[in-house]
Amino acid sequence: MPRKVEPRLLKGFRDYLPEVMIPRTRLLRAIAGVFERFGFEPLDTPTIEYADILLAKAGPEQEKLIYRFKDHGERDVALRYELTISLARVLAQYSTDLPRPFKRYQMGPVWRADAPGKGRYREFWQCDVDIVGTPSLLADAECLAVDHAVMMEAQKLRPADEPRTHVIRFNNRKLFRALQEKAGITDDAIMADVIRAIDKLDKIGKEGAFRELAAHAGLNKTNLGVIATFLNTMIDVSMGNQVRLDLVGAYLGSEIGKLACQEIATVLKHATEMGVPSERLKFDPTIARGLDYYTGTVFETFLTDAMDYGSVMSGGRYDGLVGVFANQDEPAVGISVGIDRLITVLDEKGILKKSKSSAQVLVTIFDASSAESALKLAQTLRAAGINAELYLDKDAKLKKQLAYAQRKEIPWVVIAGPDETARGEVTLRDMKTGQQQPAKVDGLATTIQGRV
RNA sequence: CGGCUGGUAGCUCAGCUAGUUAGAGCGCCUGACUGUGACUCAGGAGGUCGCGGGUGCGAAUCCCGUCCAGCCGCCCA
Repeated sequence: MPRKVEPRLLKGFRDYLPEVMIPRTRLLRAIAGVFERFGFEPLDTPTIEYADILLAKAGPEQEKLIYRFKDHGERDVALRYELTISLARVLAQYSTDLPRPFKRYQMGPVWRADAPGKGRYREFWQCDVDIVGTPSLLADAECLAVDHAVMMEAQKLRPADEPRTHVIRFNNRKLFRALQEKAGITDDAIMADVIRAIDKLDKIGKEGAFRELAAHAGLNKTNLGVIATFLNTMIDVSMGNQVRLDLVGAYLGSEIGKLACQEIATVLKHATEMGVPSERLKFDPTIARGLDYYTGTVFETFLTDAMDYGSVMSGGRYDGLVGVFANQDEPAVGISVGIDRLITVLDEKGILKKSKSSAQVLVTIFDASSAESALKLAQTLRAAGINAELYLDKDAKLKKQLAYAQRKEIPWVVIAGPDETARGEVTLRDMKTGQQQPAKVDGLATTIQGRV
């Protein structure tokens, strides 16, 4: 006998047991439903692609995080580490076959050979929506509208006395170009460091951000002064959007600064017209988003009663995507839902609908002689669209079957012994309360449908 | 990659100044209950004490190594 293989998991990888898979799938389906309501089409692409494709826009830092290997044909391949690079490939490859703007959503696993930590895995899911091929700010606004709709859907189960609570903080990267101009920073790499420090403001606080900036070798007193003034005056979130926008516009002054403010105002206006309540939208000049491929609108979404969990959904406008694979570049704007974090937060807040079973009803088998009618009963229920599980043992005691239903948290149980059968009835047991009542076999499906 | 803490039953852990057959609670299975889960009672199954080596008459317990997990730092969204 060979030694038993030790069952175990690779570091950073997870099993999704039914208990976590059921709420997860439901949430994913609900989110996909929102995307489709806005006219986004599903897209899927391979999880493994040629390494040069997946590496096309990756920096050296990201390259290290990519699972890369040779396949049996000595081809240099890699596991995708995000979804947008494949979107870019698809757009270049089927360019003329796809309408513009091209609106797609994609949900699936990606892999990063990163050091796993709290809430960080080497295999995790991304849910992306992107609009490619239009520079219209309506697209930016629609992203905010989709964002809001997803948050409403995700928080559906909040109790009535607890209003759904989230806020979308948004900004425009052009603002930082204006800030760079005003501060007289000529080196883009240094400005990138500045943006990263500002982006961390939430995490490390104003003092921490200042300390980081002051310690930066490439920044002089004048640079720092402008940045400090900017942060000090703009950081007050209690002001209304318009007030802060006016302040920022007046301070930055320049052409690019004006353009940034104009864009922000336009996106804000359209998003409101699309039905996003204005109190959900907060113009926040400190939102920057880490990576520097963003060129315009950027935003991050938080649950206001779980701010410390960080953003559960974020996105922005970016260019230079399709250009990697095609001659002509295309403007794009998109959102990414942090599905794992979102689930964690919803669970924490007790508003994640949990379940251990797909079945709504367990059909028990009273004894061997009544098995056949139980089989038929289950069939009838299924034909009516009810998830009906049949207990798969003719000789199991009722006690055992009920214990099974309890363990799987199946809400209803159908019992049909000789007594019921003689009357053309079944007993319908509510597993939550233990109450049971007779129900006619004819029309049982409708009876159950009325309950579940 | 660096630092810290920890790995004992399915789960949470006790035992760790070395001393005969390794414990508890919860969970699981069976029965009391030949038509009914959750409560109660009785019984039962389940453990290479992470792995390897060392020191002892003797190691879950001490020493070394190693792997794994968690937290912090670094890096990264």
